[in-house]
This record gives sequence, C-alpha cells and structure tokens, in this order.
Amino acid sequence: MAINPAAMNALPDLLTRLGGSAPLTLSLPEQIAARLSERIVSGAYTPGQRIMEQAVAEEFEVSRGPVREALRLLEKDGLVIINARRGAQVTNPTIAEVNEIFDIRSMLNGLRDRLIAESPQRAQLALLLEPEIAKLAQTADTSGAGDEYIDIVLRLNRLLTQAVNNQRLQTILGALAVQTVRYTRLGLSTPQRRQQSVQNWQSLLRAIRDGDGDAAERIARQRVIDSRDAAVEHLRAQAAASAQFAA
Amino acid sequence: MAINPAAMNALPDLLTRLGGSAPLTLSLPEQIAARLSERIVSGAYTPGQRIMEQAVAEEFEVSRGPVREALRLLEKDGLVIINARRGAQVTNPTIAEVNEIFDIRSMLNGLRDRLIAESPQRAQLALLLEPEIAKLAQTADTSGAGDEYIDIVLRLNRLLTQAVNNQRLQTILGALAVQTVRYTRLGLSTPQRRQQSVQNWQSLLRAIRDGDGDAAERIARQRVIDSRDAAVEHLRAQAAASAQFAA
DNA sequence: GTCAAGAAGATTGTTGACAATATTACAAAA
DNA sequence: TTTTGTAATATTGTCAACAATCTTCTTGAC
Repeated sequence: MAINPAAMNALPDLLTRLGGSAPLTLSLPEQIAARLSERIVSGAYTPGQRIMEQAVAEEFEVSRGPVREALRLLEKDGLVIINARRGAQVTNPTIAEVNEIFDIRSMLNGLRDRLIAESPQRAQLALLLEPEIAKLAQTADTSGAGDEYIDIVLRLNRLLTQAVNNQRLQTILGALAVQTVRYTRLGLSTPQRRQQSVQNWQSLLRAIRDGDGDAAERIARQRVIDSRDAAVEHLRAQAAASAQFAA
Repeated sequence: MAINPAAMNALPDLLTRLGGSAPLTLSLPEQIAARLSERIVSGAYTPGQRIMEQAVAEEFEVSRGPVREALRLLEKDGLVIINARRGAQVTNPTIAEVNEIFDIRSMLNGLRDRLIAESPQRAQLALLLEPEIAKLAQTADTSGAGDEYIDIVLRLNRLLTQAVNNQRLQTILGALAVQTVRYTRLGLSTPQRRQQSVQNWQSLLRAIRDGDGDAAERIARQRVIDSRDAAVEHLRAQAAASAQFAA
C-alpha cells in the first residue's frame, strides 16, 4: 500500500459521489484517482497532457492494473478522456463544450432545487441554508478574488445536492460539479457579480421556504445560466489574449 | 477472438453512445459488454443475479481482464452495479429509483427538444420527423402490445438525440435510454395511451417547426412524466400481483 | 525544403498466476 | 429454533510478462 493517506481528503467530492453506503476505506484505484484528480483540477496536469499508465504506476509503486481502473474513474468524472490504444489525456474542453456542460447542469440543478422546494423537509433545510446565505451576503462586497465567497457557494451547492432525495441525480451532479469547479470561479470574480449572486440565493431560499417548486427551478436554472455566461465571457477573453500574445 | 460477430448489432445504443468518431471495430471489452447487455435487457439475466468474472471469461474464452472492463462499461449504463470485492450483479431498480431516472430524463429530454426547436436546422429536422409521426398515428389504433408503435417511438427518440448539438447530452441520454427501455413499453401498452402519445408527438413537431423552445421543452417533459407515471403504475400492479402470488 | 516510407521505440491491450477478501456451510451454544 | 463462531470454498484484487498497436524519428526521394 504505497498511497500516502495524508492527501486522501483532498477530493471530498469523490466521497460524496459514492453516496448511500460510503465505505470508510477507499480502494486502491479510488485512492489513485483521488490523487490524480487533485492534480488535474489544481492545474498541475495541464489540459491536453497525456497520462501514461506506466509512469503513474511507478510513481505510486503499484502495477498498471489499478492505475487503469483509476483512469476509468476519472473518465467518468470527465477529467480525462480515454482513446483506444492511445491512453488517457487530461480533458481540454472547448468553449462550446463548457457551454454544453453548463446547459445540462442548469436543467439538473433546476430539478434538484424543485425537488427540494417540494419536499417535506424544506423548512428544515431552509434553516440550515439561512446562516450560510447570510454569510454570503457579508462576504460579497469584499474586493479581490473572493475565494471565501466561492467556498461558501460550493458548500451551499454541496448541501443542496446531498439533501435531494434522488440518488442518481446526486451522482450526476457530483460529477458535473467536479467538471465545472474550474469555471465557477470565473463567474464570481467581481463584487457586482457576487451581489447579483447573493440576490439569487436569497430568492432561492424564499422559494424553498414557501414550497414553490416552479420558482425554485426557475431561479436555479437562471443562476447556472448566469455563471455559464460569465465563464464563457472570461474564456473568450482569455483565448483572445493568448492569441494576441502568440502573435 | 472468440466473440461471435452475429450478435454484434444487438445493442445499437452502445454504438450511438460513442458519438462523434465511432470506430468501426468494437474493442474486446465492448463486444463482451454488448453481449451481456443484450442478456440483461432481454431478461436472460434476471435482476439481482450475480455475474461472475471467471464464468464469463470462460464462456467467451478470454481472460478476466476484458470481462472486468466490460462490467465497468455496463455499470456506466446502469445495467449492473459493482460492489468492492463482491463483484457485479444485475441492477434491480426499485420503483423509487425508476421514478428518479425518469425525472432526470424528463429534464434532459426537455433540454434536448428545446435546443432542437431553437436550432437553425429545426425546419430540416421537422421534415425528417414528419413521416415518422404520421406512421405513428397510423399504428396507434392497433390492438395488442403495440410493438411496432414502440419501435417507431424509440426511433424518433434516437433521431432527436442524435440531432441535438450537445455531445455530452447525447451521451447521458443514450445511457438513460438503455436504462429506461425496459419501462417505456409499459407506458404505451393500450390504444388510449398511444392516442395520447401521438397527440404529444404532433404538438412537439409543431413546436419544433415554429421554433418555440418553451413549448418544446414543456411537451417533452410532460411526455416523459406521462410515461413515468404509466410505468410506475404498472410496476406497482406487478409488485402487488407477485406479493399476492407469494402468499 | 517538404513529404512519404520504414524502422525503432513507446504505450496500451491481454493473459495467467498469486494474494486478499468475501461468501457459504456447518457445527455448537443459547 | 435461532444465533454465533469457524473452517472451507469461491471470488475479486493485484501483479508481472508478453502481444498488438500506435508514435516518433530517421532516411530518402522529389
């Protein structure tokens, strides 16, 4: 067992994805997947980079078998793409693909928040959400990158996803969250955007409290569409800048 | 190469799922997955049944490696569930889980048909759909199980899924289609239900022709919800019958 | 200078054996 | 009769080696 347990809690998403009966001990492939996943989302592995089975196996001092399976797990989360006889490489989504993913997330977040707003536990959950959203309002004005704000948003989303009574939806949303976490940051980078975001969260909270599923779905969908537009805008700007730099 | 090519076209869904650059030759694991998939959806493997790697490997005269990967592929489609150190077994969805899956399908079909209705190719696609839906209207009245009707419905759905300009959505819908094909039959078992279904398809066709994305989404979602309700109703009846039989 | 063909190297796909773990059958005790 | 502990068996997890395929580099011709 060559995997260092210290880095094990790096990707709690992987744990939450397992849902229901989460085993306390991660399998060897899961441990490897968690380590690699961390490197991909942190940018240590750059988009498009190939990941060679043998190299990973040697680094972690295991054979290629578990590494193979770890790469399959990462493919399920959309972090790598595997081509027959050409192995795995870190995904490098085009702007169009980012659009695609956010469109899907928009619909499924809409379903999630509708189900929550129509569930019997909505009042209970609203109580849980309230202080987090209050904290959100406090940190929205902060100038700078807004890392704290983003942390709270991610936590709120995790809360809602874990609360919904639809196991399969939890699984899919968990995977989509892994794929979009790189971009949500872009959509909350200015105080103005964060102000808008806070208002959306407050509206959502009201909808959940009132048991208004239609409103909850509408708000959730709009929220994701907004962050999609912001992310795409940023990506276009980045692409334009790097094109200019290359010239 | 011990796999008999004769049974290869049994599950075209597997091919369509590959999307974009579908290779003409299926890998060994994919061939095994196709064979096993056929047995599961046909009922030859009963829900809950365990699938042992060694047994499958011996039958197809390959080693356990490719069989392992085939089982992972089936897990992606939701046809088997794999537990650590306990192997794979055919999924046996509860009524609640069937509900879950249809809820997700409802949202994503809504997105699909909205995107299609709002796409520039909508007129072109409407022309393609028209004769199929006309055929649908003709076969709706037929008494009996309505196998032909169901075939057309499945074809229509495949057409729409392939037409949408969202690769990731195609992939997810393909997997969901594999999981729900067992149940769509239940929702179209009577001429009355088929009449209702035809009207829905005609409304959808109009919405696509008019470029009315809102209407397309609304109709698509309702269509899936209807078939969900019909399927759940049937499953409850089945469960009640078998419970009585056991007593 | 560019492109094509071929060889050498690198990388994934597959296999069979061994290790670790789970399942089952059976016996003994409450 | 039911439950609990234990041994035997069955099954998955991992490994290292070999085969098949792809990539890259070199060489040569135009």
